[in-house]
Amino acid sequence: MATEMHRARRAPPPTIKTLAEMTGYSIATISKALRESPVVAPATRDIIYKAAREVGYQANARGMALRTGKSFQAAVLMPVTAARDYEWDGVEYTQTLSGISQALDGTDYRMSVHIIRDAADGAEAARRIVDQGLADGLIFSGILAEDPRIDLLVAEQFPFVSMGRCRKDLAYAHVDIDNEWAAYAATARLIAGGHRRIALVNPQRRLSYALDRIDGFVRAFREVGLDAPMELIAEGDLSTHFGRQTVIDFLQFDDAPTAFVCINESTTLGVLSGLGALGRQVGVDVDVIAYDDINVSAYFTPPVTTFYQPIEVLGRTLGQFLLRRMEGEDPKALRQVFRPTLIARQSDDLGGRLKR
Amino acid sequence: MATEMHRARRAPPPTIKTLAEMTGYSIATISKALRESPVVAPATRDIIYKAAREVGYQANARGMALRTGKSFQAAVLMPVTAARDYEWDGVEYTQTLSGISQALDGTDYRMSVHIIRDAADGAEAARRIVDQGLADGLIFSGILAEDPRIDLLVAEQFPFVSMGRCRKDLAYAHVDIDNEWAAYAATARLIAGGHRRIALVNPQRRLSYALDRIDGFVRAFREVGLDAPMELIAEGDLSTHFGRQTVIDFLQFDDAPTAFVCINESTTLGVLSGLGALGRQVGVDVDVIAYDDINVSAYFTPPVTTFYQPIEVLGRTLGQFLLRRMEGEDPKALRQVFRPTLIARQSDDLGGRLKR
DNA sequence: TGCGAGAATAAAAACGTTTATATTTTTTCT
DNA sequence: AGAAAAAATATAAACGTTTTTATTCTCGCA
Repeated sequence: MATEMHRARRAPPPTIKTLAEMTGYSIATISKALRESPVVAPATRDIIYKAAREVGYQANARGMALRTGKSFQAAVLMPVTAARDYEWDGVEYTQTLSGISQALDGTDYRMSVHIIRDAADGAEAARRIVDQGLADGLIFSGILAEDPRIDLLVAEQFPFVSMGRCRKDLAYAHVDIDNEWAAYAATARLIAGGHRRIALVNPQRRLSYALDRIDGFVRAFREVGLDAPMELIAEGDLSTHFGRQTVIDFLQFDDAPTAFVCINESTTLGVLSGLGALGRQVGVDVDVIAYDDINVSAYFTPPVTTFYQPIEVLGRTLGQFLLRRMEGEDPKALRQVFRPTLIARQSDDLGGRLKR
Repeated sequence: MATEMHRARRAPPPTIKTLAEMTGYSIATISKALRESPVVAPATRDIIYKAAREVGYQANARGMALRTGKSFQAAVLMPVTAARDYEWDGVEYTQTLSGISQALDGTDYRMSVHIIRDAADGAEAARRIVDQGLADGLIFSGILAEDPRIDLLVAEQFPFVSMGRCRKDLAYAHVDIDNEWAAYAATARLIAGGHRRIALVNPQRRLSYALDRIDGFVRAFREVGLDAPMELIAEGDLSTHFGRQTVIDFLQFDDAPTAFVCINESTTLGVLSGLGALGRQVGVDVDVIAYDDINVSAYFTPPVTTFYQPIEVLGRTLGQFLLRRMEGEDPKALRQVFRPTLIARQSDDLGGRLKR
């Protein structure tokens, strides 16, 4: 008997049945009252609420889930590129998750995170989530120019919000950054500063926003009647190592670039690291413009000019849109493209030496 | 009728009942066969498995959850300090999550992430997870010297693994880094390099590992017969801003430190930023030793000496331990303390000028 | 041949909800 | 007052499992 003592099972949590016994109403009435159904009389509703509060009733998520077929989960696909061993990577995702979770706060939805290692993995995860009903809605990023996940989810009418847009003309909810504009503005600023040999450190072309950035890059040159130096577009993963290697490679050219436009904070750090290794000074030998979504560029030495868009805000919007989408709102109404703000921390004209 | 066309409901997924109809066995037998119960005849088990494969049967998680009372969720508390606006922070958590999810891969468990903003928030989240049965197991970090979550979960016998140890002597599963040793070794290295005024950039003292680090810091001095400069222990959040501000503050002292030992990569970046702003050069005016769990210090300019322990490995261990703990394994068997490796990227003796 | 034991399978209940349908109570109107 | 309509509540079934208990079948053996 002493052996049974030590695990003193806690009293089973109150169920709808407990409330039925307490109040004398049937479980159906209890359920309807708690769902705020208009068919139950206000007076009884009050009685039931009081009882619920008294015993600290919490609807059992498993029971609800089984009956309604919903999971009350908002799934997020979180990419972790296994690029090199434990590379600094995807660091902005904590902020994204934070934003999403803020939006979900106070609702019945929980956030479940599915780690994906590449695009194929992501497509498979989406498939599984839909087929097995693992979640009621889905958020994902790293959108490809032709993204099978978007095709799938649109076809299945599964609620989702993508961070980024694909190149197909489909009706789906999304949040994005105006990458075309950001690349355009960065490039144009450097051109105005006198630069002509400008490198674009870019992700792989199958990523939709890689194309957006190339578009902006090209437009900036075309607008002043020049051809964009397509050979200075580096393509790779978004790692620090890639940024560093790109600098080391490009600066060996005869006609080496005098400026770098970077995709994100980790490549920027790599670029700065590469420049440091080669003994080149930012603002003197080379100019660098970064894109940053977690406000870290201010701490680089020297601080670099940055296009900044706090990604937590995007995350929050993603979450809000997903909630509305799960309520059945038209995806066409759920689209937002953010234009980052320019934070000029350098003059980006190599101290005027390039200007004529 | 045309209006009904467009949403062509997909066929409902096969259930255990479908298999019963297909094979002629009862649902009870199907269930037992799929659970590999020894009471069902091997021949019928095979038939049932074949049928299951044929229709692509997937057990409905909601049904299982309701019946068994389990949620098949492994919850992770992810801290996001809302320190300053959108600060670079908690970036290592992506790697932690990646590691945990790797361990969970191939099991029935999914990972749900709960964002917490401070310690009180974390305690509340743990409470909710236990009370509402939101998960079958829990992983969390940011352990306080006296952590209410550990007390709670031990008392409730709820399976969990903590990243870090509290200061109470309780039996619980944990994974940790040997912070005492890391701080000791870093400090000792600097002392050996001739430094005497060494600053420790540390988190708040209520965090258990802050105390561990102070212990190590003090031990290094005591070992050579010196008193540790307690006034050079900075206490704050783990943000980049904090690192930068600490440098700016400390270097105004008459008896300013000649070296900094940093908690993590983001404070290190801040320290380097502060030094850059004051025009001090690492390795010449000041030495810096970092702690790094996402391998980013190699890219700082200049690269700094680092204690490195890839946090993804910790994450994987956390996940493995949690699985075993949820199986009922004794928590005393589930403890591991990692000792980071020293990566010496500088001589850390200010070019020998400090040595006598 | 028939009995009992053991093996294999089936039936039924349960987990906690929601919801369609049925029943009771109250209100309204003539 | 009584019938019809409306409002309020109750009953019962269902969601997909697992598990306890019951039933049937097979086989060895007297």
